Amino acid sequence: MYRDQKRTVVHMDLDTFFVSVERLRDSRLEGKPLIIGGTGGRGVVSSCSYEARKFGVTSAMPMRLARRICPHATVISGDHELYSRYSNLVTEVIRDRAPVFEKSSIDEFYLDLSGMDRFFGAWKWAIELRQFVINETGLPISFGLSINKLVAKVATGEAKPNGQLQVDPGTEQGFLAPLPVSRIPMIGKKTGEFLIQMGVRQVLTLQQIPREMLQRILGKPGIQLWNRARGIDDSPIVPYVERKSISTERTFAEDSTDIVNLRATIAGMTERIAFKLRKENKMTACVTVKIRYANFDTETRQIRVDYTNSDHVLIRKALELFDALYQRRMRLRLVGVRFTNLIYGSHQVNLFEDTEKQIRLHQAIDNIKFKYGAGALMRGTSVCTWQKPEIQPQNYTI
DNA sequence: TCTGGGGTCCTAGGACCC
DNA sequence: TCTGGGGTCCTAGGACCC
Repeated sequence: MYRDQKRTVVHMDLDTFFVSVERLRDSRLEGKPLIIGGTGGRGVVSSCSYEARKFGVTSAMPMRLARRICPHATVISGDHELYSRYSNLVTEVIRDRAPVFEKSSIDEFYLDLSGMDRFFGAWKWAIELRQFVINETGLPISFGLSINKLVAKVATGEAKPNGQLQVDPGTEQGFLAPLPVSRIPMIGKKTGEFLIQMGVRQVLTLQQIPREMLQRILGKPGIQLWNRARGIDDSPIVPYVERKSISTERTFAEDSTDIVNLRATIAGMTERIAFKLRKENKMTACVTVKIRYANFDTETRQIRVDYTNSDHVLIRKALELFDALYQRRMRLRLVGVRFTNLIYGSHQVNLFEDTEKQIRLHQAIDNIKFKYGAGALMRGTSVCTWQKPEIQPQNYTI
């Protein structure tokens, strides 16, 4: 493709995805305020219906607050496996028809239609694809069409719910101008508040700030912002995104200082994601442990390791990191474990540490986990004595 | 209103090497 | 003996996204 040739990009986004799936499962939920998210005392909203939004409910809002301002809403904790299955269904419909596409999240896709005639090709084609998705999955979906990913995504946002919108080439800046700055991807809470403090609410105002000034105030991201305000974006559609990390975290119902149980939790979490690693045929070279104190102070510690996916190495490293991290004798509200620097590969037999018997034992355990799920077998050290029976692993220990 | 869990990307400083 | 400069790797923290 020539550098100066305009591209044609479509962004597609399933409308209130989790909510829509729940409504397929139970049509009585249609037309009613519905909130999906953590139902424990410390949960937050992960998705909510437009009926709930009318009352001020937004995603990432503490569930407690959401319930207060919308007390008649139906609240459910959600089923991520089901959502993944529907997401895959939509992906298949798109894969069957689109030449090049990127799946950028569980409910979002970018399609590169460069080369197709924009009006009587791409636009019509995208409308048909959208109808295919709706017909074959029953899920509402919206799309935006433009010359790049940025403007296409903003256009989708304006097309929602259940709509479609094209931004004619050359009109990007004018399209963005009347919108609030928060519509621009990369302007989150912090940047948004900062801009408002500067008196910048509308993209138009942002467009009027000289490039040099934005750079002086915000550094490198300032230049990004200047470009985005004008609808400039040359990021490519990336066909396949390799996973870069595997992680898990857990916020306790009550803050804890119980070292024995904290360590057992870390060990159990490490074991769970190490299994995931092996299931995907991968190894990690970096382990990170995260803790969050009751006052929300958050600390992490990471360490390089030789590529491995074996439980005993990773658990040992994770516990060492935790011991080094947890110095203030203050209550903890969260612990987390993450693996990064992933590569494909399977366990290299360590002749000095692994006896043949041990290796066979590990393989036997994984076979059981593959068959019956990761919770079927846990090490004795990973089973927390204080877990409630209903969330306890299925009571087999070795 | 006290703030989930899974991710990605960026930055800054220090160590280390040549 | 008061101290270069570039490159690269590693660690910790933070912003952002869905």
